[in-house]
Amino acid sequence: MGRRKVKHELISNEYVRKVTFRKRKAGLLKKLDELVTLCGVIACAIIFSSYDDQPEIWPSTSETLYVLEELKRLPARKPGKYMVDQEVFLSTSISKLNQQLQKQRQKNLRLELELMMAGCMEGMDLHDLKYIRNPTESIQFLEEMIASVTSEIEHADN
Amino acid sequence: MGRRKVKHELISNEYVRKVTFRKRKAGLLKKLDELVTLCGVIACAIIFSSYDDQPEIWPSTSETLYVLEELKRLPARKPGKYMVDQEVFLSTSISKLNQQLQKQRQKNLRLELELMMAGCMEGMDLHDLKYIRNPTESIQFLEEMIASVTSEIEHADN
DNA sequence: CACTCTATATTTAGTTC
DNA sequence: GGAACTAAATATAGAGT
Repeated sequence: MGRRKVKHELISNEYVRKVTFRKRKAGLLKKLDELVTLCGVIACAIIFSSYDDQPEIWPSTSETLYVLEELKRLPARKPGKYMVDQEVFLSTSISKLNQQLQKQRQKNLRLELELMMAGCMEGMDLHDLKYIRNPTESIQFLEEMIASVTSEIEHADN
Repeated sequence: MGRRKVKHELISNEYVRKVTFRKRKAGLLKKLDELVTLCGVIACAIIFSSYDDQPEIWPSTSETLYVLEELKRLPARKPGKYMVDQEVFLSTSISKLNQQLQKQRQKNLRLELELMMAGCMEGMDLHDLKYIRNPTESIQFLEEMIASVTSEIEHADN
């Protein structure tokens, strides 16, 4: 038999669901690769499932870092609005802020870890904790940040 | 004429590229939606392009939060390995950790914001900062976290 | 441009090995 | 349980409006 229509709902049969997941995940990542190549955009996807023992992260870390380096290389800096002296000062302040941020991230990381461990001890499923809890919060965080920055910028412009 | 094959390379014609981007982005997000629904997994995608004035983040914040709530509702808790007393204690400890984590995140957010503002003052392009700097770092951060957790878990098992 | 409209390329559900 | 097969469903390139 050929292909049948499929309802937009959770596939009840566990094996079928697993097979479908593998097929469609591959298809999706291929499409993402095409989008990025054909249109020259930057994109990533993260898929957390109990079928893979690692979350699927696309593109790979190394590719992601490479892209980041490429972007840094063309910084599109505007002719500075401030004096050189002030620029130098701000550079220093930026580097200090960066260091602080790194420390904060470390703290954050440790806390997330602790929290996860505590959850495990309570009898929660480690697999689920590891692969399900983080992604949504991460996106949420990203969105919060973008919203924050946007509103700050709007405020600063007026 | 019907559909033609397309080379796996950047589309040279700018207009064609833009149209292709819009079509394929929509297709990709639909596929992602299907994958998530049919297979009951958690996934997200972020697409940064010069065609959209906002990065495309899927799913939306509200949907993401909804999904998170759904997951909390079916915690798939295993028959506890520990006594009830201990469980209660751990619950409290978890809630405290959660509170700490929230505070850390706030601090982190403020720092990221400050850093970005400083970058802007130095004459860097705001648009680039806002839409390009964060995603990769966010992914990197996520990967670091996963790596950390994984190694901690491996260590704990032995 | 931004839509809609097909003809064809591509994906994939169900089946078979 | 996974890999290959195949027919149907779907996505979409290019044309038309």
